[in-house]
Amino acid sequence: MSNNNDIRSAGLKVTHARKRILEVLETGNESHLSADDINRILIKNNDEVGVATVYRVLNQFVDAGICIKHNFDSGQAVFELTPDHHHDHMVCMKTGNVIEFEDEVIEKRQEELAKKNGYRIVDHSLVLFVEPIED
Amino acid sequence: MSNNNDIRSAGLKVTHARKRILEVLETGNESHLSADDINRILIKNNDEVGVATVYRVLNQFVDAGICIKHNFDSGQAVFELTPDHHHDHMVCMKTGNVIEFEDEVIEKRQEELAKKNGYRIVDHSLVLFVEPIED
DNA sequence: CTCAGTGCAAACTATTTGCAGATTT
DNA sequence: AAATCTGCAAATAGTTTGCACTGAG
Repeated sequence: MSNNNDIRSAGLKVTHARKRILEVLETGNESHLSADDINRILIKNNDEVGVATVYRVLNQFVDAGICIKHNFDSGQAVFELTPDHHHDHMVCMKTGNVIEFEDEVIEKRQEELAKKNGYRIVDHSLVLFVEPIED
Repeated sequence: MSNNNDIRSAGLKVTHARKRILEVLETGNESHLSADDINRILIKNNDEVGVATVYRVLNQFVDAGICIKHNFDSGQAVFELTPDHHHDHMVCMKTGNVIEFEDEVIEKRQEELAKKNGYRIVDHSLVLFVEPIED
């Protein structure tokens, strides 16, 4: 029931819709889901709550820090549970596969570059669009 | 008249709309413009061509490699002339200011990470969302 | 019981497309 | 003249919002 605590401690009521959406985020094999993906999964599970609610809840989750939102590229935003440690993404253009990675060197370098310009990093987004080497 | 050649060599006819849009991209003090920004500027210049045309032409320019499109963040995509050498972006959350930067170390690191995973980088996007240090 | 949450449908924003008339080559 | 291009308005995709009803605390 750790889920429910996450929801509760965000000052949100523990409702059916929120529990189910959080479950989908926790359970899926694919950890980067669009609002529509989530809606579709809920329908398949006979737990439909409507797109409006999915969007509303996801945004509340983002505000609460429960999940984060990525605007990788084309069209839809995707959401993932806030990871324990930060990571970046590689998106395969062939398969759509998303690979997570982290790299100390890049992270540190970014901080330095921001500071050099008089800024502090609030957030950042690094996405590599890649293709399998053999093509 | 190098503009016109850019357009022509992309296999596109050199039309009023295309010339004006290319001019705006070349001239503006702000080099990262949304379709709407461009439309607004064209209206101000009494060169309105309509949003549909702006979008269509921008997409053709992107396909032709004349400009590139960024999905920085919220809402609208922004376009800039294809730069001579690649660079990444820092977006100030306070002022909306866009700072360009480049860093060899990060670039090299990205290649290595992709290769390590069996991929080749087709493209990448690195955006730092920053705030001025004093707040 | 009260206030937050839901779900529908309608609204909105960014972008694309069909089509008839205008332009470029 | 032929083929491409334009610009309007209508269509589409993704997301948000108003509102009357429902459900959590």
